[in-house]
Parts: sequence; structure tokens; C-alpha cells
Amino acid sequence: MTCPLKTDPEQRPLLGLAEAGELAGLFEVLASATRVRLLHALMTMDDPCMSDLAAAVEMKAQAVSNQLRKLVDLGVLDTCRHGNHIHYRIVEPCVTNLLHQGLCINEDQVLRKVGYS
Amino acid sequence: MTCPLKTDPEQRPLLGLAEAGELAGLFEVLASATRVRLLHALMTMDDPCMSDLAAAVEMKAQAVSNQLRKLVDLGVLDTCRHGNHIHYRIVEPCVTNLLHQGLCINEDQVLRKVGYS
DNA sequence: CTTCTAATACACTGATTCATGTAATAGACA
DNA sequence: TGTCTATTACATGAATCAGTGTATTAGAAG
Repeated sequence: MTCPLKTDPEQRPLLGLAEAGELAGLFEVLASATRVRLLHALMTMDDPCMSDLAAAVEMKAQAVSNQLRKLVDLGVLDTCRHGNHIHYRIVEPCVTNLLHQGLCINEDQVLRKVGYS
Repeated sequence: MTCPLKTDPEQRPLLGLAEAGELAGLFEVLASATRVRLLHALMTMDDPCMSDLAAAVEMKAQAVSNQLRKLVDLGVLDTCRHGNHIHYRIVEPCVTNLLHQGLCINEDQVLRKVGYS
């Protein structure tokens, strides 16, 4: 969890559009309450399948499937079929780390505003 | 930058909608290439005003002002007027930490996909 | 083969976002 | 005061996103 940057962010040249876009894309994964809850559920539960996750977040199967599909496409999740059930797991440690960091921030200070709008 | 969570994320109950929303709102701040570049510029430059930032990211003043306004409303930035110029600075260390973390992730591994779409 | 269930694919809709253009505000300076 | 500059406010339009409903696929079980 420690993070020694080779280059001090204060000293490197300004972020280019491409690099900033990649970074923003990474954060975008966690910029949705539904995805945050799903990813947290994936960290918490033991080898859940789609319907487990849908039940956990109390949402319709299609909505959950939509989000899981996106996360798979982005390489964040991986799937594994067992009979009729498809199980998901996180394969991108970046996302876990960032979510962990976010939970940490949220733990000891209440954010001023709830939503970003 | 170290982050010892009091409660292990694997053991806490599932994130509620409100808490997940707050967390997602935090990540949303960094989920835009423009905002990432602006925040990085704010970390890099010395007491920049709006037009400095607009020049740095090569965007129109209005677009930059829109984003800065949002960041101010969210409590991420603070402003200080000096004559005709309005200067901005980051007052929310969470965001700096997260951006730092993101830069770190981006440094030693190329993300698979560029955008989230 | 038939039927049932789990999950996904697809089209659709309402909401949101971002940059733009125009107009208005705030201060500097003559 | 009048004017210039820097910045913001507001409305507009294109693009994107999230969730819903319907239809379809993949496998299990009779």
C-alpha cells in the first residue's frame, strides 16, 4: 500500500491528454455507487455469482450484469462458469487498492458533500 | 500515504447506498481527464490563476472555469482574489493523495484500456 | 427433445456531463 | 465616470451513462 513514486509529481511535466485520460478512466471505474458496492461485495463475499451480487446490492439482474460486463471488458473482473452460474472475481489489484484507499479516507473523515453534481 | 484501515474491508458489512455514494463522489472528482490535468497542474505550478491553468491545459477559459467551479463547490479547491486574477489552490488532501496513488499505479503498469466507455 | 433457470444482448429512455457561445460581473486604471 | 481585462453565469447541444423491459443464449435436469 505504500507508494513511492519514482518521479515527484510536483516536478514532472504536465500530464498529457492521453495519460490523464488513462488515469481518469481508472478512477471512472470507482465513480459510481453501484460499481463501488459491487466491487466491495466482490471483496467481501466468497466467490459470488451474478445473482448473489444482485441480491447483495438489491438490484435487478440486468442492471448488475450491465455493470459487471463493463468491469470485465475493462479487465477489472474475470469470470468463471460453474454450471448455470457465472462467478466473478477481481483480477485488477489497482482497483482493490484504490477502493481500499477510498474506504480509508471515508473512515476517518466525513466528506463535505455527498454527490458530485 | 500508508493507510491502516481500522476495519478490514473483507469483514465489514456491505457498503450502504449513502456511503458508497460518498465514495463514488470522491472518485468522480478524478474521473475526468480535464480535472485530472487541472489538479495535477495545481500540484505542479506555483499559485496559478485561472488563465494560467487554462493556458497550461490548453483549453478555453470557460471550460476551465466550469471545472474549477465544481471543484470549489465540492470543497476540493479554495480561491483567493488578487486584483483582477483569481488564484486557486487545493485544500482537500484526500484528492491529492488519490491522484498521487493513481500516478503511482499508472507509472509502473500500462492500463489495458484507455477510456471507460 | 423439452423445459426450466441463470445470465446476457439489445433497444430504449431519462438523466447527467462537458465544452461552447453569449452575456454579465468585479476590479484596475485612466 | 468610462473602459479594459479577467472571470464567471447561464443557456444550448452533443455525447454518454444507468437502469428497465423484452428477447435470446447457455447449460441443467427431467
